[in-house]
Amino acid sequence: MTSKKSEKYEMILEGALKVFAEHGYHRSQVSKIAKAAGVADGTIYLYFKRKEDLLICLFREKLGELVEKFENSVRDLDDVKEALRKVCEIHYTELENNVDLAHVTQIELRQSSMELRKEIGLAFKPYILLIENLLHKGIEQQVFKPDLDVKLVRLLLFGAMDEVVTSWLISGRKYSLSAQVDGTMDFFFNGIARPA
Amino acid sequence: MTSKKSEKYEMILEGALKVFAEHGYHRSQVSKIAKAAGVADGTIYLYFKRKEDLLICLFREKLGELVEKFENSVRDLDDVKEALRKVCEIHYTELENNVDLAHVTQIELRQSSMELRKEIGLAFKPYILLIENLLHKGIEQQVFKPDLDVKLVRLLLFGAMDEVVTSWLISGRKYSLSAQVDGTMDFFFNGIARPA
Amino acid sequence: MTSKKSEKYEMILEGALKVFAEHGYHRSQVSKIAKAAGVADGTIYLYFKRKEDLLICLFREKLGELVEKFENSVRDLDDVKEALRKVCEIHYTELENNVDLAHVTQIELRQSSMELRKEIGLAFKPYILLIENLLHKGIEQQVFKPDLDVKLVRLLLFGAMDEVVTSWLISGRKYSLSAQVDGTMDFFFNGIARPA
Amino acid sequence: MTSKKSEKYEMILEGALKVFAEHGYHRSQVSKIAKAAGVADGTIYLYFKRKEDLLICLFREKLGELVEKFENSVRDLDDVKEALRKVCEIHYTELENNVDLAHVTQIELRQSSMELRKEIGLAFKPYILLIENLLHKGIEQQVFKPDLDVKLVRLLLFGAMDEVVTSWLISGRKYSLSAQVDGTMDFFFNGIARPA
DNA sequence: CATGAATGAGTTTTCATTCAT
DNA sequence: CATGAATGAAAACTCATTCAT
Repeated sequence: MTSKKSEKYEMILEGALKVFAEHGYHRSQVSKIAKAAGVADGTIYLYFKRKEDLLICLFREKLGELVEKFENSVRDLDDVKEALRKVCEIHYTELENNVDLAHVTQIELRQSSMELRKEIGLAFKPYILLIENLLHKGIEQQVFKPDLDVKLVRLLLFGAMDEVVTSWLISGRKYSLSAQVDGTMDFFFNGIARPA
Repeated sequence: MTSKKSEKYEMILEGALKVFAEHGYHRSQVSKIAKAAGVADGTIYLYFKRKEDLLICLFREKLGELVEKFENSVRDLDDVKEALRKVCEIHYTELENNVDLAHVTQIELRQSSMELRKEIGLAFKPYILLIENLLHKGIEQQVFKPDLDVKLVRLLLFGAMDEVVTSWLISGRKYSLSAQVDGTMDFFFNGIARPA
Repeated sequence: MTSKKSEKYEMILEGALKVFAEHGYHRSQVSKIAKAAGVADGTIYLYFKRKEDLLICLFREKLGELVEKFENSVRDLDDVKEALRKVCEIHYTELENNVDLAHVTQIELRQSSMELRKEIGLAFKPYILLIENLLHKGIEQQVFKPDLDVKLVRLLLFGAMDEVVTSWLISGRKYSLSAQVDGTMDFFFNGIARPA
Repeated sequence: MTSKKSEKYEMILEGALKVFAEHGYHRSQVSKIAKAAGVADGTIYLYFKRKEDLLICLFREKLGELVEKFENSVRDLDDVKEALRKVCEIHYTELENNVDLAHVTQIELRQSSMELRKEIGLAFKPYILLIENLLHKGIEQQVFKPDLDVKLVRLLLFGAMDEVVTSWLISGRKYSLSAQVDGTMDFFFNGIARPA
C-alpha cells in the first residue's frame, strides 16, 4: 500500500528512529544516523532537506501506519464504545511493543520548534479526526451524551492517553501499559463521579 | 511573597522567561537572556551553574508559586468536586493569563533531555499529589467511585488538562481557555457515556 | 621520507609550527593556525583531537626526525668521542638552522601541563637512550671513566646542551650556536679542572 | 635585610606559591590565590599590576633569597672547587627541601611568554654571574683550565644542574636529589673521559 | 586600604550542510 | 545516485580585571 519509496529512504528512517530513541534528537548527529543507516552522510541529504525533516518524516510515516491500523481496526466495528476501546488498546499496545517509537513520539517529538509542533499537530489530525468521528457517531447512536463538546473532548481523550504513555515511559516502563486500557475506558465513559 | 533572593537572580529569571517564551530554549542564547535581564553575560553564571539551570530554576520557581495557589485555594473547600473544579480553573486561568509561562511549561520544558524530564516529573509531584489527595478524599466521602485506580486517574486528569492547554497555545489562543472548565469537569465527573 | 600521511595533516602541522613559534602556544588561536595552514578551522579537528594534540604531534614528528638523524649519523662511528661530538653537532646545527623548531622545543613545549611534560619526557626517551648507549659503549671501550653514573651523566649532558640552545635563542641568536660544539665537547670530556 | 614589605604582600605571594605549585600557572585563577592568601580578589591588584606579576615577583623574591644564600655560603670559601660544590649542594638541597618552589622554578616559570623568559633571564643574572666569578677566580688560581670559555661553561654548568632538578621533579622525586652532588661535581671537574 | 560583585572580551570545539569526485 | 572530506558559523562558558561601596 505504501508506495515503494527507495530502499535507502527506509534505511535512513530506520537508522534515525534507532538513534533518536537512544540519544534524543539534539544529541543525534547526522553522521551517527548515517552510520546506523549504513549510508554516507551526504546521502541523507539526497532524501531529506534537513535534519529536522528526518523527525517530521519519521513521525508522519510512523503515525501514518498507526492511523492505518486504527482505521482498519475500527472500520468494521459498529459499537462505538467497542471502537473507542480498540483505539485506546492500539494506542497503548503499539507503543508498549515499540519502545523506540514511543521514545520518539513522547519525548523527542516534543523537543522541537513551534513550527514543528504545528507540523506535528497537522500530522495528528487524522488520528484526532478519527476520534472525533467516533464521538459524533456515538452521539448519533445515542451512546454518548448529546451535548458533548466534541472539539474539547477529543483533546481530553487524547491528552489523557498521551500522558499515561509518557508517564509509563519516564517511569522506566515498570508496569504494563496495555493493562491500563480498562481503567482508561471506564474513566472515559463514566468519569470519576459515583453514580447517584 | 517570594523570599528576597538577590534582585539580580530574579531579573535574570524574568529575562529567561521572556526569551525562552519568545524563541524557545534552544534558540535562546545566553547573551540574549543577559541583555533581556539587563546584566552582563558572565553575571548569569554567578547565579546559575549552566544554561539548563535557568530552565530548571524557572520551572521550580514558577511551579512552586502555582502549587501554592492550588493549595491555598483548595484548602478550605470541603466539597471535593468544587475543589477539583477550582484546580482546573486555576490551571486554565493562570496559564491563560500568563502566556509566557504557558509557553515555557507546555513547549520549552518538554524540549529537554530525559534527565531533565525526570527533574520536571519530580517538581510536578506536589501538584500530582494534590490531585491524588483530592481523589482519595472524594472516594472517602463517597463522592467518587470507590474502585477508582487513583494512580491512573490522576494521570488521566492531568494529561487531559495539559493537552487542552497545549492545544490552545498551539492553535494561537483563538478561544478562551478558562471557558473550557465546565466542559472539562463534566467530562471528568461523568465521562462521555449517555446515562442509562 | 616521512610516510605519506594526508597532505592536510602535514600542512596543518607546518602551520602550527609557524604560529606556535611566532606567538607561543597559548597565544596561538586555532583559527590562526587554520589560516596559516590554508584550511578551515573545523578541518583541524578531523586530524587532531584537540589543540594540545597539535603540540604533541608536532613534537613527536619533529623529534622523530631528529632522532633518526642522530641514529643515522652515529651508526657507523666506532669512535664514541667522535660519535658524541656528532650528536652535539647535530643538536646545535639542526636547531640553529630551524629557528621555528627551536622556539617550539625550547620555549613552547615547556609551556605545558605536568601531564604533557611527561608525554614529552617519553618522546625524548629515544634520544636520551642514544646518549646512554654511547656512554655505555665508551665505558666498555675504556674511553670513558669506568665508574660513570650513566643515568646522571646523560641528564647532565642533555641539560647542558639544552641550556646552551635556550640561552642562544633567548639572547636573540646573536652568535653562532654550532660554533659552541668544540667548547661543549671539551667540557664534556675533560671538565673544567686544570689537569694536574 | 629585605625591606619590610606589607604583610599582605607576603601573604599573597605565599598563596601564589602554593597554588601555582599545585595547579600550575595557567590553571591558577586569581580568585583561588586570593582565597589561599586570605584576601579579597581585588586586594591582589593593590599589590600586583597583573597576574603575571605574581609569577615574576615570586620568582625574583625567591631567587633573591637563594642567591643571597649562595653568596653567603661562598663568600668565605677560598677554595673555588669547594665553592662550586657548595653552590651545587645548595642548588640541589634548597629545591629538594622546597618542592613547591621547585615546581615553580622548574615547571611553571617556563610556562610564560618570551618577554617573561627574558625577565627571568635577567633575574637569573646574579646567579649566573656568581658562577662566572667562580670560574674566573678558578682560572686565576690555576685550579681551572686557563682557556675555558667562561660564557659557555657557565651555561653548561647551570643547564646541567637545572636538568637534573627538573628530571628529578618530573620523575616524581623517587630518589635523593642532594645525593647527586658528588657525581655532578666529578663531571664538572673532570668530565667523562678516562684520564690517559 | 579592602572588598567582592559585576563585567564582557575572548576561544575552543561541534556539527549540519555542501560539493567535487 | 553516492560519497565523505571539508567547511565555517555559532555559542556556552571562563576568568582577569575593575570600581562602587
